[in-house]
Amino acid sequence: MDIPSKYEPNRVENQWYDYWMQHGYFHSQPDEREPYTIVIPPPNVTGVLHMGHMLNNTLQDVLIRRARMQGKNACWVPGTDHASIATEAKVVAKLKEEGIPKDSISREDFLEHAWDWTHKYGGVILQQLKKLGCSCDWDRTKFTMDPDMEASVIKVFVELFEKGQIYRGYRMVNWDPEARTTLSDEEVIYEERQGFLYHIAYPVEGTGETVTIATTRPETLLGDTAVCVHPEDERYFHLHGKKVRVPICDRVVPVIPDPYVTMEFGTGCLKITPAHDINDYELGVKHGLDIVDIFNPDATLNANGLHYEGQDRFEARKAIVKELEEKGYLVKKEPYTNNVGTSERTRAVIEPRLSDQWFLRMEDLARPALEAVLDSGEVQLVPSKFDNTYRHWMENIRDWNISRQLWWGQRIPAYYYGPGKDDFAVAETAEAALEKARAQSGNPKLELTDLRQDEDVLDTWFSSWLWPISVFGGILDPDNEEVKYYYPTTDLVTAPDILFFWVARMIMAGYAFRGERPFRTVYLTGLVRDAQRRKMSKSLGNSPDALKLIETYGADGVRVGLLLSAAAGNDLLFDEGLCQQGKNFANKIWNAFRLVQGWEVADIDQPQTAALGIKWYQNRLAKTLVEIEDHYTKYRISDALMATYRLIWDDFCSWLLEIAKPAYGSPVDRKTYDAVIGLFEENLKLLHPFMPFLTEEVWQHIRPRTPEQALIVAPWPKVAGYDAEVLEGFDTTREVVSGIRTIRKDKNIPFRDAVSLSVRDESGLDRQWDPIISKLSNAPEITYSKEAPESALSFRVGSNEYFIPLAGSVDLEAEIQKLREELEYTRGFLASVEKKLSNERFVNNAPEQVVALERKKAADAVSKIETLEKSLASLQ
RNA sequence: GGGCUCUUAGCUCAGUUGGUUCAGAGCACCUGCCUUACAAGCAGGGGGUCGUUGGUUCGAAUCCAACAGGGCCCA
Repeated sequence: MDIPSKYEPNRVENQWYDYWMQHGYFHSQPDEREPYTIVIPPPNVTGVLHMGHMLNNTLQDVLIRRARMQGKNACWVPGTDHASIATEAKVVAKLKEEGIPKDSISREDFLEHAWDWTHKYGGVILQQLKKLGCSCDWDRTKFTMDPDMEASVIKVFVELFEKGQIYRGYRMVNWDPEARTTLSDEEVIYEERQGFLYHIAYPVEGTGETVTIATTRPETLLGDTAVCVHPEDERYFHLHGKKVRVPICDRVVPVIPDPYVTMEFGTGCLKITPAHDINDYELGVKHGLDIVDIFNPDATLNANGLHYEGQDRFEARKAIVKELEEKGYLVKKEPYTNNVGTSERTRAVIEPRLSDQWFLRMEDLARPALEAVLDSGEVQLVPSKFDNTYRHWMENIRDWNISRQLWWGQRIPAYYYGPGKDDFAVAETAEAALEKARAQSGNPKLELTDLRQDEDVLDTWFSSWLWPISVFGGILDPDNEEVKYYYPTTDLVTAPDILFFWVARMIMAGYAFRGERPFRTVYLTGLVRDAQRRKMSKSLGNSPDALKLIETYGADGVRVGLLLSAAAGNDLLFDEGLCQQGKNFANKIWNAFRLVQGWEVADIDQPQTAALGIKWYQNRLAKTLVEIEDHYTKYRISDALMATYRLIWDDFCSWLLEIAKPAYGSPVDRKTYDAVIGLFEENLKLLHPFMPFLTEEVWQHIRPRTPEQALIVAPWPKVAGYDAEVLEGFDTTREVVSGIRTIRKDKNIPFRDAVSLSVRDESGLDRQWDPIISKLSNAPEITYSKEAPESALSFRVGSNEYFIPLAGSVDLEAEIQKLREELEYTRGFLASVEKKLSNERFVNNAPEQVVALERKKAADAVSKIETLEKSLASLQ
């Protein structure tokens, strides 16, 4: 046999991937079959594969491969998104390294650099997915900045604007001073930071006294336009209607009463800085306060910062505290932990900032999306525990800030023609905007050169929320054949941390632009964590190199390793040992194949053992298939894998192959050989979605196949009935074999020494299984007798007793002890069952089946007790 | 601070509308085996008061309440 004894994944994986690609199995086009569609959650175009992607995409590949084998028209659309902030940050950093500051080059030049970067690093991640075995339809690969995708985004923006759902507003936004852009609420991460609570005295005008406020941000006092106290706070009654002077800038501001203030917190007196705090801003609007903005876009102080102009906010804080101290305004400073918003992308501390931004009204969009998940169930979240999280977010939804002060992305199609804030027209092209502008302004002499396009781009999620529609051209051409066929898609697999960013918004877009759900089921995976439960991240350096893992364990090994502990929605503690387990499993199957492949086949009679073993395994397979189908239906992919794993390793390899194996040096009969090969093939089919490479390799080794006969398109096994009696008979057989093995082990009897087995049959055993017992336990003779043999070791299966006579080596006392223990346990068990049965309320209230079951338990226990008593009596 | 969720073997997790000999699986662990597919293997074995305390029920890992301790989301 020239097949190596170890499976070598690296040798075959590329070869089979090429084969699959060559024959176009991954490609889908509309036909009369039922479609099964998945759109990939588009990774960042310049990203690299990490563990989360591997898990996520392995799950998608499992689903898509199974669907393909089920004869559905399986279509998995791959692609990437442009990741506005992340990519722009990378390009800015690269330019900086080359000594080119971003503000020294034009928008056009910058975009050229960004495209260069995208072309250089873009799509690496898609190549990595191929290594993992992902069977995406690569002909359909999409990028959110492709011309048609971009056109879809712009079209949607214009439509929503015309419907009045997009508006421009001067609002407090989350400003990332490092990226110099606004962020949506979802992109802000709150972190506990150790800081100080500063107590600062503000002189009250016209009196000699001061009032003390407490703040964590003393530098913002330069922007203060009021001081606020609780209207019912007796301590401050005398201040109502008074004015105070803000230290350093000497601005005179009013004292306003408002119940917003928490009397117990700090001094009960709050400084109000409408330009730099969302709550202060709202108070400012309510009380008609002035707004004094003290920051530049990079969070250095502007001219309102007086002599601190140009200083960074944190340096200015120190300096201002020092000045306050020197001038006697600082009353005290106490340590204080506060929650600070930071940028998800740059980690910079968010600065609340007032600016003009574009917003999308969410209320109308959210309603159908909420109903789809929580009422009609048209979209199902798996696991359903996410329903509540989803509800909470959707019911408290706020308008979506969709503009970003960046260059990399779709530029907002708003064209300004005049100095006023509302002097703009929104249209898909500049030409169209010009017409509108002429009409709006009443000035027919406007020319293209008079128009200035808005400088901002759209949030990346404003592209991704259209993804399930736009990848099929459904925005630009809503009636095209593709979108009609593939939309709504079937399953979406993604991580729960983008449930709001992306999933919820896709559901909204689905109903808004197609009047239909975008997908049927959302499978939310867990987050991949390391053994210490830390989230895997680049900064921690605790994420293993994906490609190196594949090299070490094989793609199949890694896939199995990831899936083994990946119950939906549960975080997965990644452990390389699991990949090793996957690799071992691959090797196990490989060796099972080597065994069968190495058999010499002859036209001889089929032994009874083999016939029976095969009959059992057929039933076993049928039953397991039912379980597997159930697991898939419930998206319990790791359970489906485990059921397959045990079927193949335990039932097929450890039992069936041992039963069917011919004696050493002897050939196998053709009937057995053909049946075992056939069953092996069924196993490979079930395993293919999990371990595509290994299974295809073995499949093609078994016999030559045409491209139509490749495993990747082989028909998925059909669920069939099974004979429970056969399975029960084998279970008993298995227990008997184990019993004999245990005795052999206890008494150090090697397998090559035959033993004889004597059975006291109390239940009317089906003796057809005896040859299998004989073969697997080297007990050539099985005799039946009502009497226990002299000097024998025994064990019991059900109410039957099995003896292995062993002259001389039997420890009588130990045997008696063992029997007594079993007897005691069984009596106790019987007592508990009888107690139940003698309880009238149980008999009357419990379902008939349950009562019948208890009766059977009692009867079985009684007969077992009889057997045990008889044996004890014969020994004593 | 508000909402949600979880706690079962050394680890990671199953356990369906309360009812099989229900206390499970995989891994890890222990013991014995180089048995002619596989030592990346085979065979056998130990291990849990189901977080705690009460309650409902004929019956609770499962339902309810309180408490203790994790986690997630939001502010």
